[in-house]
Amino acid sequence: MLRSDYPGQFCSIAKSLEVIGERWSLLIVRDILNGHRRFGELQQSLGIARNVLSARLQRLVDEGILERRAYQESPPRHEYFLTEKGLDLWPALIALMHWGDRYSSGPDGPPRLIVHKECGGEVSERGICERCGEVLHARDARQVPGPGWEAAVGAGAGASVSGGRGDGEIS
Amino acid sequence: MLRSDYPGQFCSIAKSLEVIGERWSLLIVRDILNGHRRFGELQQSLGIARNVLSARLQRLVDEGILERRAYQESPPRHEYFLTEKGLDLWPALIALMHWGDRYSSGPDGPPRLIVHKECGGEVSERGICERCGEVLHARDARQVPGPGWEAAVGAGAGASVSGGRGDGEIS
DNA sequence: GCCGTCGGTTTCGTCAAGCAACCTATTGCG
DNA sequence: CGCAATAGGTTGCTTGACGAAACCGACGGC
Repeated sequence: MLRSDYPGQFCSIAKSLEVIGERWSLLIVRDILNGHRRFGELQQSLGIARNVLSARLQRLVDEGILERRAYQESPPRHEYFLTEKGLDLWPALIALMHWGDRYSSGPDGPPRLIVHKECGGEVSERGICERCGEVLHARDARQVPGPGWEAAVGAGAGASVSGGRGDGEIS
Repeated sequence: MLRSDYPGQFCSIAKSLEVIGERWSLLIVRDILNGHRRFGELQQSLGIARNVLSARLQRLVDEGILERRAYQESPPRHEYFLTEKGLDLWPALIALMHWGDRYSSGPDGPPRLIVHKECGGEVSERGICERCGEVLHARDARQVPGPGWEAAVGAGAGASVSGGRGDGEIS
């Protein structure tokens, strides 16, 4: 996006979009949710230009959506974690994912599923476990390959389904 | 946004964002959900450039999110309505709105509330009526001014809270 | 005839997105 | 030591979407 504000708008949707409506922002949040934490991992997974990734990470840190933690000094190296504010984007991501599943996924079904960590039930569009009925949050769920995954892997698309480390562990 | 695709992404979130991640797209959907149906209404409510609005409407129609219906001939005049696909974006919009409410609204509270048409209960972040517990869809809810509304109206921001006609009637 | 309205399309300048190349500091290897 | 690789950026350049404003074509009212 160019300017990131929607002047004259008095609406929380517009406010949200000022922050996370920029191209790539939500995908970065998604990737960090999936366990990617380092610059290089994100860059490779997303296929985003490095300067743009740098700018987006900076913006997301400034907005309090990400936290930047050093994991070593000299040379300084950092990892990016979601704050509570960032984790709270999870319901919106789930809703968008299900919408994409419904209208854009092929005949094989959705490429990825979200399941409740505790009971293994699928998570609905509303972020509710379809097995146990619990209203879930980001930390309660993880991602697994869906029925449409293998078909697309054959076509050579995408990155690994779960993060670089222990699949989708948060924070 | 520049290019509207995220090459190499194999993820329904990315797919969704290719369609509705463009600047203004979700706000147009929101406005139509609120009862704005005509070009001029949308343009005035959003403060968007006319050429951009024209292009976005065209795109949303092409994607099957909006439907363009003539309401008179000579001169041809149209109204834009949400299709089922468009209405299904409602949970995502609700989630984004609540996120914005939580983190961007002032001390007075959210500017707008979503209520269940049938029982008048407030609608939660997950699109569930907090009074009767029903899982709602776009047609089951409408928008009303929230506690933060008057404070901001005093500051002279924004357009009317409900659409030009019978507040937020869908389709 | 003239003005205003509605729903656009065209033109044009600006500024951000995208790409590639470069930079800094450190580690590993011979 | 010299050379390469890795991680995490920064800098410059090109392109193209966005925004503002002008234009347009068909009406309606006066």
